[in-house]
This record gives sequence, structure tokens and C-alpha cells, in this order.
Amino acid sequence: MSQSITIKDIAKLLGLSKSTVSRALKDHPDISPETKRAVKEIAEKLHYKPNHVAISLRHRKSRMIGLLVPNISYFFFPSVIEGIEEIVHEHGYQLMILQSNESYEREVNSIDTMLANNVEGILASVSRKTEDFSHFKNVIDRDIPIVFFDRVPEEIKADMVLVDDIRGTYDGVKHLLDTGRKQIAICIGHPNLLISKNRLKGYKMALNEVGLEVEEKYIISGQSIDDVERATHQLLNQENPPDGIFAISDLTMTGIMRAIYANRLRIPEDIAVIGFCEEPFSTMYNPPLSTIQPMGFEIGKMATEVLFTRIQAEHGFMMTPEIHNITSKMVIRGST
Amino acid sequence: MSQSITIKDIAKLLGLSKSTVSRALKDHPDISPETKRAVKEIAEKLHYKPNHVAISLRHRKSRMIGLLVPNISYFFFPSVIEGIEEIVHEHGYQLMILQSNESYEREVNSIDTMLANNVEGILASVSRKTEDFSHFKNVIDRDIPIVFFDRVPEEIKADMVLVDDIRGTYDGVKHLLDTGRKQIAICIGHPNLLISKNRLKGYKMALNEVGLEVEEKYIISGQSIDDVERATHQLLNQENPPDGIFAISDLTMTGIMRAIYANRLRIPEDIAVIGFCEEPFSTMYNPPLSTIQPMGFEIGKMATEVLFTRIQAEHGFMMTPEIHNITSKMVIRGST
DNA sequence: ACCGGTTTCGCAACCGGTTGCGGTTGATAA
DNA sequence: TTATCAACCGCAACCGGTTGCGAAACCGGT
Repeated sequence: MSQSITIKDIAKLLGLSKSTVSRALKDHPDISPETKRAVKEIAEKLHYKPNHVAISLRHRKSRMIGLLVPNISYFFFPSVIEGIEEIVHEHGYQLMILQSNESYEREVNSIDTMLANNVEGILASVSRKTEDFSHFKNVIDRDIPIVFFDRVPEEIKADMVLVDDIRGTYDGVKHLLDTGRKQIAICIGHPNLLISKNRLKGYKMALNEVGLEVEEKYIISGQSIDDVERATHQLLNQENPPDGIFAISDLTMTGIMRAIYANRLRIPEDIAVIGFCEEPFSTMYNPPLSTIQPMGFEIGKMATEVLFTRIQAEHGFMMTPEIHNITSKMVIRGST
Repeated sequence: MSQSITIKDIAKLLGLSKSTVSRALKDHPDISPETKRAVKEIAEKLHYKPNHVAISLRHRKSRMIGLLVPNISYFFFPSVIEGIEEIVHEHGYQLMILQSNESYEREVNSIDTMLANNVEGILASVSRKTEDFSHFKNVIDRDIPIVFFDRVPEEIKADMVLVDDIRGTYDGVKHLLDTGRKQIAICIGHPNLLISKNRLKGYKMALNEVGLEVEEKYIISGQSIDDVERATHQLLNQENPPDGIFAISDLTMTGIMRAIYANRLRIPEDIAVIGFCEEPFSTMYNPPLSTIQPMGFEIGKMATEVLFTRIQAEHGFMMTPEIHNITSKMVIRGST
């Protein structure tokens, strides 16, 4: 039984044609009830499983959704994926997950394999290194729906689902101000990224609202935990160190926390900390961190729902792309 | 250009047959150099990309490896996946990642879609809920190589790649003893799991070696962070509380740490902590945790290498299954 | 002119399903 | 008796490549 059994096998056993078996299996009205029964019975007995590859080839569609993520190593993307899978499976589709690992080549490659595998739609979060977006244009030209989330290309016309960074940062910084902090620092990622810009915007909004000016010395950035740790050290050891820090991600938060611990500062007495962090990351610290939850699950769900409306829309009748902002939830814990 | 272009398109444009084009593209010696040049040139110009689905159907193989994991939400599996991807891509294959989410139905389902998609091999870590393993037997009967890792079924004859739990736990507990601890507790997962049994074994080995007896009250277990947190509370508040705890995973560690913090105990002064934990999890705490690193990356690599030797072996000529133990690395930090 | 051997290419079947269309059968109506 | 029609099923093409085999065209040698 090393070979999987096919429709032809069933047909031969029953003295029928392939077409009849195929139709019987899917309750086509042309087939008599007895024939259907016989076919289904033997199919059941032999554990017949249709070959998706053949179906995909014939129909030019695969019931598969391609997912491109930079990585799955931290909290955010896995939770997004959970949201995606919920909707994908609801529709009876399968998910094909590809990691770019922040590499442009692998990103292009991944898109190629998705197309070569006839995915019916693509969800994508782009790599940090990507600056040429023609592989995505390619997808759009082929009329394959694509929805970007979180890390989106700026120059592509497509649906986007984003965390509301401006609002989230504004909320977090405002909360720090509300608890009496005056010198609030922020740690951002790569300054070119849209998310960094937006978060800075929210930061400025909150400060300006209470008449504070943005000071350059309170803005640090870093690409890795170690980067951030070093930057935070400098930040804490300058004159007039901050009494509150807003971290932009789980990674920056880790670097910041390490530096704070190393400097023997107390949280929240000496310095308050809040930032964009996922569960269960934020509850592991001492004290548990107040956070702006990015709601990865909701982002995944929303992105996938948008994708399916595109898939189900008549081809050619494309609505204009939309941008969805998912507002984050602020959770106050011991660190502020 | 909404339709992707095929071999037939190229053939028509050049007045050739499909077969000639196909052969030209793969440098078949039967084709003249000029024809090859012409074909390749126009293929390049039109951005021709072969349709993997068609190739897969024809060859009955897909150059895809299926990966079944319970989840991708924590540190261990993502790092395993990194190792897997390294080897998979080295071989020019693609990885199809499916999550069971600890659900038996979804596990069976995932195996089905892998088979239906003609994967050439499967890497699997089974769900906690799985007790019937016939879906895996099915795979083996079909002569499709499968390698289990980390969470393995006991009653299936197949290659396995495991963390050396006995050795790892032994090392960790021994280290606690070496630093002068006398009452050492351990927190395990579900008692039925092989890993729990093995880790208990290592725990006992280390204790017995220095003439200590295993006491039931020092063995706790839990399925979730909250479970563990509660159990640790009880553990710490009984008479003769432990002065060292060995945690069996990132999850149990989180519960334990929360309970320790809540009880205002100092680490490592009052209680030392060590356990199986992944980077960067263990460095986030205060103090950074000593850990037994499970080496997910190595496990992934090893499992995939074994899988490819099976794939490349002549079918039928199956070697007997092997069990590989990956020894963990002990990293001493501030918590012990 | 004829033959054997290359070189170069096309025909057609095939992978495993799907589907338009046409054919056969039997029953019913005219 | 014959036309009509529904019920039921098979033929064959198709999706996009791959490949065994045969054939045409050309070569130099006799």
C-alpha cells in the first residue's frame, strides 16, 4: 500500500469511468444514488484522499494562502499567525508560511514559490532590508490579492493592516505623563521605518499636548538588544536622566530592562517603563510591565478577512485599497 | 499580464513544440545550442516561471518538506524551525509549516494536507492530546520518510531526535547541589509525557548520587503558567521550602518566577533557579537565569539531516530507525 | 545512389483529477 | 409506433509540465 490510491483505481474496481467516480464523490446530480453509494463506500474503505496537487493544477487554484513573515521567533508574529489561521481554516484553506529571515533574496524567493504553488492570496510583512518592491508589484499584476500587515511597503497600492502606532505611543507616553513623569525617553528602531516615524509622532503629540518639547537626547535607537542596551546605558548616565522610558518593541524593551537592572535602578520608583510588548513577555519581568499590547491576533484576523473579501470579489472588479488601523490596548501593571 | 505564461506560450512564439521548450530550458543534450539560446532568451524576457504544481503532479514529488509542530508561539519551536530551514533550503527544498495547536483533529488534518500536497518527507512533533497514532502509521505505510523530534510517539518505529533530558536535568540538578543546595524541587509538565519521565529520571540520578532521597513534596507539575504559579506558591509556603528549583521549560519557569517574586524571595540568595530555557528568554529576567539550553537549532538541523538521508536512500532499502539525543548546553548565570 | 549514424525535434501519453458535451437507455406522452 | 425527455454515464480534452520513442534531416563514407 505504498502507492496512494486514485480515482482511476476506484473506477477500475467498479467498472466505471474516472468521470463518474469523480462526480459521484461530489454528489453530482447526474449520478444515480446506488452508484454514489458504491463509490463512496469503496473510497472510504480504501482511504481514498484526493490529490490536492492535481486539483490545484486543474483549477488553477490551490485553496492555499501564502504568508510571508520576516521571522517567527518572537511574540508578535506567532500571535498574528494564530489570528490568520483562525480565519484561514474557517474558509477551509491552508496556510503556507514562509520566513524571509530579513533577507531580501529569501523574500523574493518566497514570493516566487508562493506563486509557483498557485496560492490564491498572500499576506505579507516585509523584511527590513527590502527596498525594491517589484516582486510585490508582480503579484498584483497577476491579479493575486495581497494584504500587507505591520511592516508595509510605502509605495505599493494594496490593502494594509497596521497597528495604530501613533495612537498607541500617544497613549503610552500620556500615561507616563499622567503618573507625574517629566523627562520621558523613547527608544525606536530603524529611523527609516514608517513605524518608527509614526511612533515618534505619537510621542511628540503627547509631549506637546502638555507643553513639553522633544529633546534629541531622549531619543535613542538600536537594531539589536545589545545596541539598545548600550544606548540605554548612555541615556541613564547622562545628566538629567529620564524618569520614564517608552520602548518600541519587545526587543528594545529587553535591552532597556537589562541596562536598568545593571544600573541598579528601581522600577517604577526611579524610572517608569512602558512600551509595545506582547503577552506573555511583559508579565515575566519584575515587576510586570505596563504595556501597549499590539494585538497581533486581531491584526492577523483582520488582514485575513480583508484578503478573503478580495479573493471572493470578482476579478477585475477591484475596490480601491484600504488601510486598517488596529488600535492597541493599554495594560497597566507594576512598571509605571 | 494577469495570466502567468507557460511553456506552451513560449513554444507557440517560437514555432516549437512543448517538449523542445521543456528540454531546452533544462539543457537536454538533444537540443541544439541555438534553440536553447532562443528559448532561454524569451523565457527570461517573459519572466517565465515553471509551475511547481504541474511538476509536482508529474513527478509525484514536490520538493517540499512538511513540518508539524504543536505551536510556534514560544522560543523552542521557532529555533528548531531555524535549524530545519537551514538544511531544507540547502537541499533546494521548501518547508510547509503546519500547526496542530495541540489539537488531535488538526494534527490528523495537517498530516492529510501534507500527504495531499505530495510532501517528500515529514518532520513532526506531536500534540499533547494525541493518543492514537494511526495517522503517522499511515505515513510510514506510504513509504514517506518521517522524523519525530522533541515530542515523539512512543509506539512508532521511526527516527527520533530528542533533547537528552536525562542528561540535561542531571547536569542542572547536579549544579544546584554543587553550589550547596540541599532541598531541590523540580517542576515537570504532564506526568505521562516521556520528557517528564526522563527529566525526573535525571533528577533522581543527581540526588541519589549524593545520597539524597527523592521527596514527593518537592515534585510539582502544571499544564499552564497559572497552574505552575499556584503550585509553586504552595511549594514555597510549606515547611522546609526548597532552596533550589529546577524548571522543566520556559513556561514552568515563568510560573515559578512569578511565584518567587510574589513571595519576595531573593535569587539566588534565598533560592536558586535553573531549568530548560531558551535564549533570549533566560536573559530577560533579573537576575539572568542559569539554564540548560535545549539547542533547538541543533535539533532542527539534526532531524532534517536524518530526514534527507532517508529521502535519498533507495526506497524499500530502509535502514532501521535511529534515536538521536542532542545534549544540552549548561549556561551559568546569576540565578544559581 | 545507398547506407549507417548523428543531431535535432515532435508526437503522444502521462501525472490525477475535472468538466463540456454527446450518447444510450428506458419511460412517458402524443 | 414514434417523438420527447429525463436520468445516467463515458469520451476526451484540459491544467502545465515531462519523457520514451520514433522520425526527419543531414552528415560523411563507400
